[in-house]
Amino acid sequence: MTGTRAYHHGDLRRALLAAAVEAIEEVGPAALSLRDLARRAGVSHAAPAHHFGDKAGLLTALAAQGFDLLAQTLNGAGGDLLAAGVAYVDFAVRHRAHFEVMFRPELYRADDAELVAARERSGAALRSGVGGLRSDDPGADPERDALAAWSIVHGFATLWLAGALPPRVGDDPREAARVVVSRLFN
Amino acid sequence: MTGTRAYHHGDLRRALLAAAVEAIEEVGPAALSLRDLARRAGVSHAAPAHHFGDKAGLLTALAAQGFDLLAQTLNGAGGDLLAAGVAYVDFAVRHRAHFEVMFRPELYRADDAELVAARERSGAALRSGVGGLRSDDPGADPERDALAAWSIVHGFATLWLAGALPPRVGDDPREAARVVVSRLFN
DNA sequence: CGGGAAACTTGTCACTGGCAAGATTGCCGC
DNA sequence: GCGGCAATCTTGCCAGTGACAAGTTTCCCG
Repeated sequence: MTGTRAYHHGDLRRALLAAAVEAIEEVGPAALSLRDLARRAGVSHAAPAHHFGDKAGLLTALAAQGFDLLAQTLNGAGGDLLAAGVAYVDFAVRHRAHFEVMFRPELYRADDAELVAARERSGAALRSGVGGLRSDDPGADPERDALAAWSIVHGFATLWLAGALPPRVGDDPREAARVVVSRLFN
Repeated sequence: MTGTRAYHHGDLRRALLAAAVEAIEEVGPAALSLRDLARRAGVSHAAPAHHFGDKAGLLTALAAQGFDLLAQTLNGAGGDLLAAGVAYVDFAVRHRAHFEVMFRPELYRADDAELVAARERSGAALRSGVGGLRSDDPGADPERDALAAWSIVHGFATLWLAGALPPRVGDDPREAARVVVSRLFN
């Protein structure tokens, strides 16, 4: 699906998504303008509508791409839960634009088929990462552990991106995330 | 400060902030329209500018109000860290509009004096809540514990608001938060 | 009661998203 | 090779928005 080959512009769909990433990193998803994306890509103001229908369509595609990237990232992090957690935070920082759109479902069509599939892939990757948790404890609750792990990495990533963390946390998100997440497995 | 007494409209500044809360809960902060707020309050489209200057000014006031509310909420939760964590999540759910704006600094003026003061108040409340953590452990790291606690409650709240959590978590955010947060103090 | 300031209105402009209609280009079958 | 067709993109338009300027109403204080 979505395989759009070269045509007039070259690869406008891809170019628009790339421009969207750039623009969102500069001004945030709220201030995103389709016309600005068109200008960045050197096409007319109505060109984006042809590929994505409307703004929500473009952000839907961006979110789907993001969930896909996240799934790949988590799968590539190995079975170690700590490594997966650090990879999650690292993904949020390195793909800030994608991450910010992904978890703001009011911006896109959350029931889009392609997006649902990609989200399911990243959900599976997340669960498989948590599945590697030691479960020999008598009072272990895998469901609770999974939610706790997801919450702590997601919260840390969100606070980092919002610039809400105190300066003394440092400027290396991977190292800072490793310290905080490891608290979960003292 | 900010004490605007009754005048023509009655209390337009307050009415506009209340309308903003309502509108954000309906359509999210990105789709917020000053003109829509003016219509809701029954005033002309330029009236909001007089009280807040521009859109960022209004959201700055809303964020400051939110940090103030959060500080009160946390201070009212008692010294128990678990109770404070549950209160944090409960605040996010009950004051969704405030919460969503507070942690999106690109929407407002993060260096506004009143806002900085309110944020500092909520930061102090947060730290005092974490201060109640047992520190008799030899390897205890209060800074790390504070970050971990903040991250897990913030992440859980954010995921809850985004509708990203699986249905089996239930529909009671307080109870669900209690289960997840307690994982930090096994 | 007079005058000045605060609160609000009216009018305007540039910009945006979305739609409709048209122009251009690539491509496929014959 | 070429006729036609569909995909791609452009031009033109409209309503809605944020911001600003200028004017009007209302309040308040001496």
